[in-house]
Amino acid sequence: MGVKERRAREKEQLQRQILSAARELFVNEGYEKVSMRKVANKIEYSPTTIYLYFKDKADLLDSVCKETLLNLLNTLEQLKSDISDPVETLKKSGRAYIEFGLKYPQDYKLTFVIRPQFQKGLGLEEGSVGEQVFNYLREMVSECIRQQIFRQVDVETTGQVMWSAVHGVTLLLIDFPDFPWTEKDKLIDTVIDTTIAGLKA
Amino acid sequence: MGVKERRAREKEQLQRQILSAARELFVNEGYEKVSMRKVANKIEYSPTTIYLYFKDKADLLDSVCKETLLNLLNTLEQLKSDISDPVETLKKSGRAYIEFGLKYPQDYKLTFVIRPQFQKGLGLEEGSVGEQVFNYLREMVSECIRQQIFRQVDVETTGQVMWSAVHGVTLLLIDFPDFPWTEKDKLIDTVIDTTIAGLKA
DNA sequence: GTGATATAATTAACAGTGTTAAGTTAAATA
DNA sequence: TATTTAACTTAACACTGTTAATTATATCAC
Repeated sequence: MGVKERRAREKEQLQRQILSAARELFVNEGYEKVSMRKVANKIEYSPTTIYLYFKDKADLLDSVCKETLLNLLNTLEQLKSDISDPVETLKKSGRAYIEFGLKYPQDYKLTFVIRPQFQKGLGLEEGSVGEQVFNYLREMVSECIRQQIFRQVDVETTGQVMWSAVHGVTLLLIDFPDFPWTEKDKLIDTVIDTTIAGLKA
Repeated sequence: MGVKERRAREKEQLQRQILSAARELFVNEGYEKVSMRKVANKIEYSPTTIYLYFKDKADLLDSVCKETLLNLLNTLEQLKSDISDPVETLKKSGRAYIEFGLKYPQDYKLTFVIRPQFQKGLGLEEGSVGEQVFNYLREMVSECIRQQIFRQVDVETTGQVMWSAVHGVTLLLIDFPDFPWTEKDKLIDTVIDTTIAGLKA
């Protein structure tokens, strides 16, 4: 009775194929400029086949974003090794977050700016990958507060301030590449250092 | 020979009419969901008439954004009265900036996130309104540094850090309205205060 | 192996999109 | 009044996301 399983496997494979084709196109040409027909062409299926695997275009975007968040989470998780120096870990995490955004600018915008416009459900609900990313940040910040390095402001607010800073600089660098920014790495470091300095006791 | 002038006036009036129809639709339904036909319907002209006044849809967006930047600039300009306490003025300006974004969220996103996707020319070029907005920020920051309240980091970097923080929190609040944010005003104040604290000597 | 059944994939179509070229109307000039 | 010029519209093209109806294909029971 392995037939059903093989079929399921094949379905899953095609679903993944669609997803990676969509991601590639979204990232290279932008969500709006990619049509279902383009995605279909890339995988050599008819356009309507996609609808057997995804509800609609927004659902396709949704899945792509979920993957992106997983990648971001993995990137971050690899940094929280030593808890002895939580500030240094937080700095590293901030840098990693921003650099992730700059490395995959379209993915980042898709996830944190475009998607919210189409999918009101935000992707930060309980149990979601998005929530796990913010949980990671919470942990970092929490440790800084516990060790009394940061002011005793509540963890939530502190985390949100940190997020604002990194989110802001990431998007500005992505969206206005021609603006006369300070040298990129210096700007990133200054944003992180300034915010952390402001949070310190 | 007042005929030519009257005609020019009429043209200008229709242009403004188109613009305000477009703004209203963009703001209420989102740039992507607004069609040229919808704009045309609203002003009771045929769709192609718009093309006599604007190069294309992106150009229409461009003009809407330029207006938004002008509004933002006006809002800010009204605050720089007293230079005696530059930090307080900077705080006020930051709050005003964020609140402008939250009051007209679609306008803000249109200008600072959507537009860059379509118009590579960024709208922050020399002489543009966008540049004037950043110049305003530069002035504020510059005064803080001159009075040795801020660390002697260069004005550019300091301004960009400030911008990152306010831009970040503005967009997060707009895009993820369902996230369990700290009470809005508290978050805004904390973002501004933290950043400024981090910039201080 | 043959016929029935379920499932996967396709074709055709609908109502809508941005935009262009050609045609029409109306007003100002001579 | 006839002609020129500007403003505006109609018709069309090549697309878009998506649905319903249809065809092909592979699995099952006999």
